[in-house]
This record gives sequence, structure tokens and C-alpha cells, in this order.
Amino acid sequence: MAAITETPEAFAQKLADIGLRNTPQREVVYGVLMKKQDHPTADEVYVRVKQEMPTISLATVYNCLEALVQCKLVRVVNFERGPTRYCPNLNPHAHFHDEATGATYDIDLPDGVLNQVNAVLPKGYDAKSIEIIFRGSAANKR
Amino acid sequence: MAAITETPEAFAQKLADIGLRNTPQREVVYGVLMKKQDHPTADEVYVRVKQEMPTISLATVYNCLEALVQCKLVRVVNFERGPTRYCPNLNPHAHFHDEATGATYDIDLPDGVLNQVNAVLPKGYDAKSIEIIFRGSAANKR
DNA sequence: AGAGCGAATTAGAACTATTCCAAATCCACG
DNA sequence: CGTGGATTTGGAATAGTTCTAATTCGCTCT
Repeated sequence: MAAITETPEAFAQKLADIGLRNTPQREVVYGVLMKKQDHPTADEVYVRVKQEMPTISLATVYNCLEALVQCKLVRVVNFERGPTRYCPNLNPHAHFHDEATGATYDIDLPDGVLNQVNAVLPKGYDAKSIEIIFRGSAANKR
Repeated sequence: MAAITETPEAFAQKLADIGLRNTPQREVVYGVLMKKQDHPTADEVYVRVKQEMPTISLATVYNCLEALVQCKLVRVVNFERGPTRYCPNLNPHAHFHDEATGATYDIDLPDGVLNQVNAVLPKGYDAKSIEIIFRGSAANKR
């Protein structure tokens, strides 16, 4: 499931919270991520954004993605060699990587599971976030 | 905990299993990984290996690491932008990434946990492996 | 409305990690 | 001991990302 859709004001506020401005470019980049939640690379985002805003540069796409990550509207996903991917789903979830197709699916995580996993940490370790990645095959999904 | 130390014969056999030869370079690279289990990058491995075998090339280090990954003596670890890291610990374990120091620690995983985590997968998903990454701070470790 | 000013954007250069390539070398087998 | 396939090597090439310097944008303060 997608995160709650942000109003333009809430979006601007999230940026303002960390001292950044809202800009048309940042809105469009965020819009593109929300529209199709498939963990695109920066390059893929660039291609999609250019359809709405043909003058945008790749450097700006990187800048916008970084801004969105900073203000916690987007998460970065790095589970293999190769380009970083971006994920606007903010609910607690794991990623399932289908090795046959290369597709990535979000797996919702019930509250309990993260606590159970967190419990394996020995004394002295304090985790701020937990990331879980499955690899395997997914039968006829999407 | 480290994986059980391989005998040279068992090491050669693992390679042979997938149709690769043993070579001095591959032994040295593996030895370096076993000696200091700190998730080095290919470059770091290269530096360490050169002390024992000054003529080795970086391309060969990449080749050897790839060979070791193929025959499952080493795991690749990719949890952030930047160079791939290599891990010779084959026991089921998670990784804890200390954001303050950049250090990575292995966290042993009791059997039950992986099963519990696996149970969150909806019908149709079949996971061959599960990777768990913690991020946070570790008090006075190592 | 206009000036000033820091933030954001842009294009392209630079950089890093990795892979590719072609030539030289090694090694197992007949 | 010669042949063939695998491996190693150094350098060139590539992919993804970050950096840089110049321009533009858009508040804020008159």
C-alpha cells in the first residue's frame, strides 16, 4: 500500500522542516514516485519526469531525490550492485526481490515482527531502523 | 563467529564443484577474508592481498571474489551506496551498521527468527534467502 | 515594484567502482 | 613436451553518482 498522499502544503512543510524549499522540480519528482511505486532508479525517474518537465536535468533529479530522502518522504533501497532505487512507501515493509524477473515487491510487516527481529540484538546495540530483504521467486504477482 | 575453516582440499573442491580451478590467487584472497572478518571492499582486499602477493592485479581480486561468491564461500553485502563488501561468515546472521563509525558487525541469528520473518510472506512468495540489516549505534563494540 | 541574497537548477566535467578486453601465462592431460 | 582451455594481467571502457561554477529563482525588506 502507498503512504498517505501528501497535500502540497504538507509536502512543502516536510521540506521546510529541514530547511529546504519546495520547488516545482521537487514536486514533480515526488509525484512521479507516488504515481508508479516500482522502486525506480534515478535514471528511470529522470525519464519519467522529463515527460512532464522536459527541461529538468539529471543533476536536479539527484538533488530532488536526495532532498526527499532527507525529509523522509522517500526511502533509498540498495540491495544489489548497481543503481540506487527509491521507494515512497513509508509504511513498515520489507522488500521481496524476484530473482527471475528482477522485480521488487513491497511486503507489509505486521508490528510484531520488527519487535521480534529487534530482540535478537545483544546488549549495547541500538537499532534505529531495520531493513529486511527477501530474495527468491514470486508466483504471478502484479 | 567465523565459518568453519576450510582445508585447502575442501576449498579446492568447492571451486571444482562449479567448474572452476583453484589458484594461488584465489587461496590468498580467501585467506585474507578469513583472517580479518570486517566486510572489506574489493579495494581493501586488494591492498591486503598485495602484501602477500605483490604482483596480483585488481582485476584478479575482483575475479577471485566473484569466484568465491559463486561457489558460496563468501557472501556479498550491499547495504549502501558505494563499493560492494565481502563477508566470509556463512552462518545465518544479520548485519548491524553503526552509523556513527561506519563499522559493520555480524549479529548471529537464532533459527527461529528467520522462520518467523519468513512467515510474513503472503502466498505465492518463495524466499531462498533473507537478509536483515540494522542501522543505529553500537556501544563500545570491538 | 525593485534590490539584495541565499537557495536551487543546470550542463558538463570529474570521480569511483566495476567490468571488459586482448595478450601473456599457467596447468592438466594426452 | 605440446595443445587447449582457464586464469591472470594492465589498461581501456563503462555506469552511476557527485562536484563545480555559472545562472536563475523566489523570498524578504524596503
